[in-house]
Order: sequence, then C-alpha cells, then structure tokens
Amino acid sequence: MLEKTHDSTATEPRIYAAWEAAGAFRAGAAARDGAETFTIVIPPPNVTGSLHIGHALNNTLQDILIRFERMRGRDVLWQPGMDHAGIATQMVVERQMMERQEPGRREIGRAAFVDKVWAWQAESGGDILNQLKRLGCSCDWDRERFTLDEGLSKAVLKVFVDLYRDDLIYRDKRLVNWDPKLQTAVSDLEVENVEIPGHLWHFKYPIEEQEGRFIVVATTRPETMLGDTGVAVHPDDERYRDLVGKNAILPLVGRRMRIVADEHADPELGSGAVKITPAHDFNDFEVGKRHDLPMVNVFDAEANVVLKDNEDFLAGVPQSDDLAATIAALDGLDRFAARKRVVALMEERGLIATVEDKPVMVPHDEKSKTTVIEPYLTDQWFADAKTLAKPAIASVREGRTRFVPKTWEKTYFEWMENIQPWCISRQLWWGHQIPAWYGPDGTVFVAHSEEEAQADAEAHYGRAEPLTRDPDVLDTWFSSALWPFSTLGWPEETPELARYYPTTTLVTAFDIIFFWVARMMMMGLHFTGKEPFRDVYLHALVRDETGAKMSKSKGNVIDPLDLVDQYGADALRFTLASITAQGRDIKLATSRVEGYRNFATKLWNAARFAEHHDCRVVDGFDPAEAKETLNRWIATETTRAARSVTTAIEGYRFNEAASALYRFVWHQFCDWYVEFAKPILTGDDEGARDETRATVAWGLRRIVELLHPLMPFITEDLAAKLPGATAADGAPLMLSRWPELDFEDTAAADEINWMIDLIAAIRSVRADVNVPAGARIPVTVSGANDVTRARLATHATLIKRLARLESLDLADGPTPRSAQIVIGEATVCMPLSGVVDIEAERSRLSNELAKVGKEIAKLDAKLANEQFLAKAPDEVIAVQRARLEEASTLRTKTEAALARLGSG
RNA sequence: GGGCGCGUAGCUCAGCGGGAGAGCACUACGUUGACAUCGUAGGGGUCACUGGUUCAAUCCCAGUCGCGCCCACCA
Repeated sequence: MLEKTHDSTATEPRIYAAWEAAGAFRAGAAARDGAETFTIVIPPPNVTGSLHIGHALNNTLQDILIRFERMRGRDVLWQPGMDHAGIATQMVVERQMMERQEPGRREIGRAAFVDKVWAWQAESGGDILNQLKRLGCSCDWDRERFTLDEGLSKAVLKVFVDLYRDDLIYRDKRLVNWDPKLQTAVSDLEVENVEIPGHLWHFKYPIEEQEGRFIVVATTRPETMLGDTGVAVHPDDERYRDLVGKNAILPLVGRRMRIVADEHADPELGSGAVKITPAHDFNDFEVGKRHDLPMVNVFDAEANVVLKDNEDFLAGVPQSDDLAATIAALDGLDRFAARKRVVALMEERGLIATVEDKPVMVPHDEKSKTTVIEPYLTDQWFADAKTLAKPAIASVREGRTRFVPKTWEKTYFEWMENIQPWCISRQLWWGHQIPAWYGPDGTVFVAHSEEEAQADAEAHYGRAEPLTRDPDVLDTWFSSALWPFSTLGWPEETPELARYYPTTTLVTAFDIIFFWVARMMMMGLHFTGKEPFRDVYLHALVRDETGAKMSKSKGNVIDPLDLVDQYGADALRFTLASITAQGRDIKLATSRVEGYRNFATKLWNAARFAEHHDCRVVDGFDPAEAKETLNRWIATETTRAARSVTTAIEGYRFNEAASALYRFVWHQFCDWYVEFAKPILTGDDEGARDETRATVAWGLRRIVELLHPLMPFITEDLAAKLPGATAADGAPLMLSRWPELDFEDTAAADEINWMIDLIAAIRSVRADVNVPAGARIPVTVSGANDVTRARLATHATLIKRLARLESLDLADGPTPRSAQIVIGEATVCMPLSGVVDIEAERSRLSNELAKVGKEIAKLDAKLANEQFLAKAPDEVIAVQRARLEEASTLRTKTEAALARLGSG
C-alpha cells in the first residue's frame, strides 16, 4: 500500500542506506559485459567545507550523468574525495586555537601543529561528504581519497622530483603576491582587486648637480619610495631627453638613482616620469631587470618598514642627517603608518607637487578579504607553466578535450597563452612539504626522501653533510592538478588506472578553469601522455533570486540542506537540473523548488491511482501488442519522451531533460492518459481493462526509470512499491536498465491528440460562453468526414466524460442558435437554450473571426510574394499553404456560425 | 584597455531563421473518489533600441543603450 503522501524526510535516508548496503555505488555495478567505461572524478571539496548551493548543483549534475550511464550499462566510476585546502584549513585550526586561548602554532611548533590539524580533521572535517549523501550522490565511497593521503602524497612527490629533474620546476627570487598577515605567498589567481578611494601624490625628486631642477613622479603608495632605485621616462619623450643617463636623488634617503629610458613610462600619464621600485611593484620589477637597477626591499614579512640594518637599503647611500632622521622616523612602522609619515616628511620639505583624490585598485586576499596583498621579493619555487601549457593548449585546440559550452575554450586559450610562471610554494605548514634539502652552502638536493637527498649530498660534497629541509609546502592546487590519475593509484600501474583513465567528463563551475581545469590538463598530459578527460562540462554559478552573490554577510545564502529538509532532495535536484541552461549566473527561486516538490507529489499520486485500480507490472508485457488506441498512443508518447530525455542528457542539456520529463509525466500521462484510462479501468470490457492496467503499470515503470537520474529517491521508492513482477526481484531501480524504446504508432498518436484538441476546444468555449462548470450539455457534430465519424464513434464515452457532455450526436447540419466550434472540417454545436450566453458567444466568434482574418492576410501576402515562392524551401511553402487553407476553412465556418446566431 | 555573458509575459527564465513559450504569480470557476502539494479555463509580450543581410529576423551581422562577470592596467 502506498502511503497517502510521500514523506521525503523519512524515505530518503532509508533508500540511501539500502543502496549502500546493496553495493550499488561500486565501480562497475550494473555494467554490461564488455561495457565502455564512464568516469567522473569529483571536484574534491575542501575538508573544511560545508555544502553550499554551488556544490549541490555541481554534484547533482554529476550524479545525473552517473546514474544515467550506469543504467545504460556502462562501467561507471564516480571517484570521490576531498582536498586538504592548505590555507583554509590552517586558518580554521589556528582560529580555533585562538578561540580556545591555546598557544599559537609558532609556539607549539610544526609537528605538533600538523598533528592538531589531523586531529581537527578527524573530528570536524569532511562533513560535506555526508551532505553529498543526503543529495543522493552515488559516488563509489569505498574509493574515497584525500589529497594528503599516503598514495596521493607519493604521486605529488614523484611529480615534483620529476619536474625538477626536467627543469620544469625551479627556485627563483621573484616578486610574488604576499599576504603579510599569513606570511605566505599567494596565487595571482587568489588576489582580488578592490577599488577604494585613495590619493595620487606627485613627488618632486631633485636632479643631481642641477640645482633647483626636479623630476616629478607620482605614486599611490608613497611608502614604497624608500625602495626606489631609478626613474624611467619614455625614450621618445622630448621633455626628458637630456635627463636620460643622469641621476635623480631620492629625497629622505639620498640615494642616487639613474634616470633610464623605458617604454614602460607613458608620456600621456602624469608627468610622464615614473619612479621605479623594483622590489615592490610588478612592472618596476621588470623595468629594474631591464636596466639592471638594484632591488631594494624595505619591508619585512609582516610589511613593516625595515631600514636600520637593511644592507640593500643602505648600500651606496651616503650617511647624512637626513638619512638618520628618516630611519628614526620610519623604521619599524607598518606600511600604512609609514605611508602617512612619508607624506608628512615630503610635505615638510616642500617636495609634494600636488595631491589628487583618486580611486585606486587595491589587491586583497580573496579568502580573508581584509588583508592587503603586498608585492614582495622572496625566494619561491616555480613551475614552468609556459612549457607545460603547450600540449594542454593543443589538446583543446585539436578537439581531444572538448569544453561544453564551447565558448569557454576561448577563456582557456586566453589564459593559457599568456600564462605566467606558477608559484607553487607556500609558507604554510599544512600541505605537502617540498622535497628539497639544502646543504651548508645552500646547494639544493631535490629527492624522494631524506635518505636519497643525503646520498646525493654525499656524492656532491664527497662527505656527509647536515641537510635542512625546505620548510615550505606546495600550493593546494598542485596536488589537485593530479587528481584524475592520482586517485586511481598513479604512479602505480593499477588496474583502475588502466581501466578508468582517462576519465570521461569533468563537471565543474567555470570560475575554476584556471585554478584547476588548466592545471589538470597540463599535469595529466605531461605525466600520462593522455588528456585527463574527454569533455569538460562547465556550469554557471548560483546566485540568489535577485542575482546577487550569495554571501553570509548579506544573509541571502540559500542552504541546500534546508531545501532538502523542506522539499526533499528530489525536488532540489530537479530544480537544479532545470535551471542549468541559464547564462553565467543561475538565480535560484525557492518557488521553483516548491513547484518540483509538487511534481513529485503528482507522480506519487499517479502511482496511488494505479495501485487503486490494480495496475500491476506484467512481466513481458509489450505495449506494441496493445489493441486499444489509447494504450498505443501513450506507448508512443513514452517512446518520444524517452528519446528526448536520452538525447538531452547525452548532450548535457539537463534543463531539456527536466522539462521533457515534466511535460510528459504531468501533462500527458497524468492529465490525459490517466483521465482517459479511468472509464476503462472501471468499465466492464475485461480485455480492454486488463490491457490498460498493464499499460498504466508499464508506463509508470518507464517513468520511474526515466526520472531516476534526476529524482532518485522517490523513483526508487515507487519502483519497489509498484505492484507487479518486477518489484519482486529485489534489484534496486538504480541498477536497472534505461528504457530503450522504439515503438511508435503515428496513427494512434494522431487520433488521440485530435481528441485532446477537441476536448480542450469544447472546454474552452464552455468557459467563454459561461456554461456553468457542472452543467452537462448536449452537443452535435456536423460536417464530419469518415475519419472523424469513426473517431467520434470510438471515443464518444471519453469525450462526453471529459468535456462534460450529456450527449454527442452526429447531425446533418449545424443546430440553429448554438455555440459552434470549428474543428477541421467539422463543426461542433452546443445548444444555446438556457445554458449558453448568446452575447458571449457572439463576441467570442467575432474575436475569432478578427484573429483568423489577420492570419489570412499575413499568409496571403506571403504566398503572393514571388520571391518567397522562388526562394523558400518547398516544405516551408507547403506549410504556409496548409495553414492558409486551414485558416480559410475556419473563417468560412466561423462566419457561417456567426450568421446562424442572427443579429442581437 | 581586452574578453565574455545577459536584456523575451508582473517575477525567474527557455527558445534562437519560417505560426511568441514554460514555471511561479494573477483572474474566474470548481464538476469528475490518484492528487487542493489539485483540476478547468483565462488575462498578460512593437522578444532593449537603431541599422543591415535575407523571400522571411526575437533568432544572423554591425552599432547604440542598460546590467553583470573575467583578465590586464591605472606610476
């Protein structure tokens, strides 16, 4: 017995547990012999993460593909796992330690801290995987991996050492984006530029040996002047031609700085002269290298000014009172305090030409949002992304990996073709520690282990020397880049790697193309020689109803788990699938989730209907052998729906799959088929009744199969509860076969679809002319041809029932004083006496006439156009002609009907 | 500055060369023992604007306006 209502809260966990117990998630479950593989690696969520709506979308789409292909008999693997998320996790644990007023990480030391993080993870990490289960995700959980687990660490180690030995990883002193709070390098990609109000100060720098002459430079960051080592002007700039090669004197400091000619200086901007601070500005770094200017770093790791014992700063600067005063005033100040002081000092000396208010773009850490990132000169490890990118570009260019939608390929190329060296080291403790050891003289030994490094050192030095390991860890994305093959066991040549790699499809949001997709392409190709995936399906980002980014501070976050609680995972999943076609932002309205919850209810009730009427699944029943037109029709429509759903999912058009299912289940199966079936199921034609029972059950079974990838829970539940043979074998629906249907009876389809049009037309006119809903009215049909007469004869009972008719009789001609509906060649008449509002009918017919008149005028004009006749395809012309003919008939008959009504 | 996306019914969005669609919201009416989480019917749109291509443009092209995103730059 089906319960009165579907209780998703109680049902979903029960069903999920049953799937797990049945081993239904395991790789290869339900695979046909010799089946092709279908592999997806999950975008590993952060251990610190909790399920947000973006995860819900991302994983729902993956699960739809996985369930679909599993049912199609492919050898399916959905590889799950998590990312150790270096910075995020370290921050979470540090914050917790602070809240508990425990000693900080530097106090307890690296080993103890890393232990603490592992402990935190064991206790609080990884909730998100359980949340994915609530969504219904059918990952092979037995294969769960973690970017920091033993196997993956081994992969990371090998990749680092191999790339180093191939000169694709190197150590270099370069400017990087530095987070002075976390004291680590951060990725270019993690820097978010925020526009805030600021100032542009124009400073006057004196020219050496030219009393009273200045060169004016401008800056938004005055404190960096302490590190100035040159001034640049454009080579073609007449104003400064004589100064090129001369020196300027850095105020406050006294450093002599060369004035160089460099294209970087834009004569149009400001004075046309630029101060050059190679150690604190990315452009200046390049200019400095071109002209061999000294690099003077004036900050420590926390971005406090360091002048006093700063050899670079003091090098070549003559001792002076001025310098001493500057050091006294600025040394040790943080960068923002130093900014104010520098401005004040310059002002005192009358060296500020002008100050303008100006909005400036300030780089912020994308994660903490608050910390201002500082370009900072440090030693870091870099990967030669330019070299690695080349084959990755070619793979997409030549179609071996395909982006869906294709438009994202452009973004990918754009970035890959201008790729910068990838800074892969981070000054953190949580992550893969870099396998590099330094000898006493600083020689680097990169090796798979300390023992190996020792041996290399001994070979190098001729004796054993103490080594110290590089304290840095790798960028989290370094290990993520290996995910498609490291999770399958690489570098071991495991059977899984051989079978499931390369993977089939990657499903991810477009904002992660640079971080992840591009890097997986690079690493996958370099280490396996194969593209890590055939397709990359990129979906949009989810926004709230008004299109705003969801954020905790705005309070507009929609928690997917709340939606699951309220409407069920099925409803949420169906909603997410149905909105995937939207552009780059998806706006989620909860009213839609509610609508699809109602859809689930609708399906549930259809099943209850079937149960009430004893519609049992009959083994071996084939609707192709059905006798009833009605049953042949619904079987045909089922075939058509199955085809639409199949091609839609194959083409990643999830919304089309959803709408095809919605339309079919609600507006064909429930609205019409069930209504048509009612009289048969309660009638006394036993043959028809049995056939219809079987067809109803057959149809429902196909529906739960087709709907399963989108709504796995309710369909699984119903599959078990639908009475009949199939339910008895105990196999879960999720491991059953996807419907491959080919039965189509066009004549049956046309016949029933004609009847639907007829009933809809009668209902519509009834309402228009104000026939009370409950009134049963007599109706006559005149002018019917043989086909129509036959159809009327066959379906009279149904038509009468669904159109609320008292009688349906053939007549020689239209009944006078009646409402008249033109259906093709026939006219349907409803008597006016008593039931029909004659004025309403008159205006209805007049409106109809006006409408059809317009239509005819349009078609006439079109068909009179010789160009159209000459150039349009015959097919199109034929359609227009048929349409004109139809419209003309309608006009004639409507005119006649209006005439028959007489004048008011 | 470069690139991308979006402007279609009150709202959220499909469609994308040959008759303007869905869901929600709205209006009216509820009769049918699967379903009021429902049923039936209905109103509502110069498909942002301007040009062009075409026999034909919501759809293709160019431009304009508006909204949003990404990248770069801003000394």
